Amino acid sequence: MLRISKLTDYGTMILVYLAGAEHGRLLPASDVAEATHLALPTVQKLLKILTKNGLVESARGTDGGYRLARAPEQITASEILDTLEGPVAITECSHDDGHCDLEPNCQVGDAWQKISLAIRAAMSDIRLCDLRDPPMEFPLRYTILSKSGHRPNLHK
Amino acid sequence: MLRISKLTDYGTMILVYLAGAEHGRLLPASDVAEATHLALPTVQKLLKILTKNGLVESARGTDGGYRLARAPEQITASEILDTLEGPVAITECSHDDGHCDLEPNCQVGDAWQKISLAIRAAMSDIRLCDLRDPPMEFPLRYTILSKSGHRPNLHK
DNA sequence: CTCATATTGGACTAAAATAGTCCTATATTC
DNA sequence: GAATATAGGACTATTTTAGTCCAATATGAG
Repeated sequence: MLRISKLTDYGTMILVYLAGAEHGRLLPASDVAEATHLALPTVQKLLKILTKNGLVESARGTDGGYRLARAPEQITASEILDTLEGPVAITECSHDDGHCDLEPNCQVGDAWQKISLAIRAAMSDIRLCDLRDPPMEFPLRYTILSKSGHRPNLHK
Repeated sequence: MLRISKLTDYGTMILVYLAGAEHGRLLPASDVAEATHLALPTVQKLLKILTKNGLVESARGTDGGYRLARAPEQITASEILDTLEGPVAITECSHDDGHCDLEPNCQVGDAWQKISLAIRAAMSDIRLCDLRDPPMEFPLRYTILSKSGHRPNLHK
């Protein structure tokens, strides 16, 4: 429970890195890969996801690249997790057609929903800027890990 | 994020069922499987895990079986999840030897730890007895699902 | 003491989710 | 039009999870 996937680790690394970049500056994926020591294809994939979900902005062409769509103070852990792991949703009905035979009696899910809301509230209080203090030095080493303790997907 | 595995679903079903059984009565795995409509081998596996982690007690031999080790009021969601999905631990160092090259500068994990604690606190407030209201009717249908919306592993 | 019942422990296979890579198309600047 | 970068998506490999099964141990009854 509550293990976060490697991709979420990496994605957070990337966001933290972007948060530390010069304001408004567009950074190409290759720069991000180099700075974070993640493999380029993985960084590209993640930046696409982050862009599509509105956490970062992109520009194509020469001098294109990526930057945060908002200030680090305005990006919450909850958003990051929603983007990288899908929305928090632990309660769902078990039938293909989406409704439960015993729906009227079916309140078991309520408690889980409460849990889910509490978790979400806690995560909404953590902002991206909270994740990058102290100010980073590079080469960045990252410490948030998935369950088994991964070795980061090192660049080269 | 925060999806719970099928086994956690099933395990919770089993606990809820045991919570509803006559106090002190030992129920064999086969009874539990029948009542929950889960496949017997899966129920056996889960009961072993639950026993090893102290949530249920067991007795062997004729008239043996399983029962809750404590009253449903004294079992928390947090314990259930720890047992079935492993401890909540989203922060860990990325090196094989367990320590971080930049350890002195490495405070990124602190924020995640805060998140983790908040989540844990929220889950400690939910008790097993909260998960079984209203009183169940059988055949039990279960509604807490993993991410993709599973179909329960039905017994025959 | 032997048979039937049940749990224990662990090995094993199958299925699903995740991670990671790569290719083609599109946009931008010079 | 050439060079640079992102966009979108297909695809493979790896890892994790789910599920099953078997041999060993313990208990109680006859």
